Amino acid sequence: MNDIAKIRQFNRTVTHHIGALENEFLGRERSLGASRLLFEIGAGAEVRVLRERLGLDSGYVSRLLRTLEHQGLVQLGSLKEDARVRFVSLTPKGVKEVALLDKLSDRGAAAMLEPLSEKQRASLVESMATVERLLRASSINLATSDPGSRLAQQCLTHYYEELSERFEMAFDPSVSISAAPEELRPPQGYFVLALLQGEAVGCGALKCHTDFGEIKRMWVAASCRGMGIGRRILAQLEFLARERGLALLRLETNKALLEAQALYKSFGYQEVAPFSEEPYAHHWFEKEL
Amino acid sequence: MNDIAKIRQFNRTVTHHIGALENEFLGRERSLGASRLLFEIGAGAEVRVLRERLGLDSGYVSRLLRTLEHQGLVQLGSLKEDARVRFVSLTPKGVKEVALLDKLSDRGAAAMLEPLSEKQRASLVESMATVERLLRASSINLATSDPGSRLAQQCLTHYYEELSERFEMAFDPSVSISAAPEELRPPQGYFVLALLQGEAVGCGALKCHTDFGEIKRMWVAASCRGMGIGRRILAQLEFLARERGLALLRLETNKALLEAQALYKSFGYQEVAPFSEEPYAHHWFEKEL
DNA sequence: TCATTTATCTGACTATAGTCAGATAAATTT
DNA sequence: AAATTTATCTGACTATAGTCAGATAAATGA
Repeated sequence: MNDIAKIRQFNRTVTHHIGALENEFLGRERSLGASRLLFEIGAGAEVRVLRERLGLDSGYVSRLLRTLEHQGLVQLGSLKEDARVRFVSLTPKGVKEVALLDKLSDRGAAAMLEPLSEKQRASLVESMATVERLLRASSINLATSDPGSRLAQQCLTHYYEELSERFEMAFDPSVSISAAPEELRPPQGYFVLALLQGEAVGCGALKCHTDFGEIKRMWVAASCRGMGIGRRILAQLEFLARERGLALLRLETNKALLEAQALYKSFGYQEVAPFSEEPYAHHWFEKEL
Repeated sequence: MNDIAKIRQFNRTVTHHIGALENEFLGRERSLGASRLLFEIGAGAEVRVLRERLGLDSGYVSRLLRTLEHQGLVQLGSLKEDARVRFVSLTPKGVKEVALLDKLSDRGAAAMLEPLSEKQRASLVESMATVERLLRASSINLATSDPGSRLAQQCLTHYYEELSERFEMAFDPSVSISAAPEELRPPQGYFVLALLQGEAVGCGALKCHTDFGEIKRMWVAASCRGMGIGRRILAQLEFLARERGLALLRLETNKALLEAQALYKSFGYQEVAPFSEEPYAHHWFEKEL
């Protein structure tokens, strides 16, 4: 059996088993769709985020939420900052209901393990984790995005937060060499987002100068590291740079960002003498295209 | 994250991804249910088998099949041996359609691999195979069955066929020490079946004598070996023997059946001098309960 | 200010995926 | 031969899971 056939076999078996479990343990009173939505609300969420995450029609979500509201499980309100955006949160009754669903769902998962031996269980859980990570990785796609878009801004916020955490001092983008939205928008530059089911989980930017390009804002969400996303983003930025006819790429990085340095080295970047006054940089790299 | 949480995370991710793929690549013209049914027919099948395999309502299958018939994809007939049983097979047009679905499904599976690196692909396929095997194993359940039932007879037929293949000579149950249905039915004995989604994938029997029990007809389908099914069947037979108050279990086996011997030894059976005239046996085992 | 965009809601549909209670006919048991 | 069982079919439902075309109101941009 070749790989493709194995994957298809996997798909058949797994959907069958999980579907059976879900029907048995959830989907009792409420429809499966409503249960999933209830789960996804968690500590409260914007409706537009839920919609995107579950990939559902706006009208459909609206109706599902109203049903849940009538059952007294959720309450709907609007954001103060933007009254168009609806925000759902669980009522105390809803919290109790989610806890119950959680327990049932736990029982369903436990039923998968129950007939197996200790060794089989460990092997199952480990392989599941691998499959899950890789499926997530395979569903991530890259998109060139406007650096001012909501998703891009979210990414950059996370990026700055993380730099502040990992650097010895707080990170202040205004002190750092600039990479403002207008510099990362064609034709001055490019901003690449990595999207996982509508959520931004990584980014990277290329700032084009006349005779070289600068790689900026490389970031991957902690939950998605080790999936090769950084590699994909960097490859895409290099592709864009080549397309622009740039012959040289430069970047600078902080000593705390070891994974980033490993990535650059594996892509053939050579460490060079400092070529900028970037206050947060300890290492400077170059690569000829 | 504990094992249960990991399993739930897996379930969420995987159903989401596979569902998306199926919708994209199949379910185009035809409903997903009809596509699955079409797939399952393969080289032709009894309707009752399809129904059980897919876990569908009789009326529902009937209607789905009629739709496929109207589309000229399948033809329905009855078995000669039993005119109640309907038999579906694909028309030439149906064969072509299945081939097309196959291709689309292949493309869907390939789309999962496509964004991954070589290493990731190998790891994904391997882990998928493990998960699949173990999920199948975990959904197998044991049932005490009548040795004359259709499923039991199917098992025994496979068992005899396999013995004939693996022994140096053909296996003829009438020459072997008897284990006829009436001897394996309570109170004289027990017949245990391992069921995987309504299909029998293993069996084992206990023949009770006044002062000892005999383990007979231990068999596991080739497709399901290494899942611990033999262990589970043997454990169940030992449980039944203990419940009957039997203090000793005996069994004999052929030298070609190495896995079986390993199983018995791992359960604490000791090889003893021949205690029977079984012509197909080379090894005799005993265990005190 | 006016046009456009965004987020949501509503009403009117449709398709899918069933369920359930008989009816029917062949096979099997008594 | 009559009663029961088995495999299927049919008609009449129901629930789920959407889709799609506007309508509405807030926010944003020109």
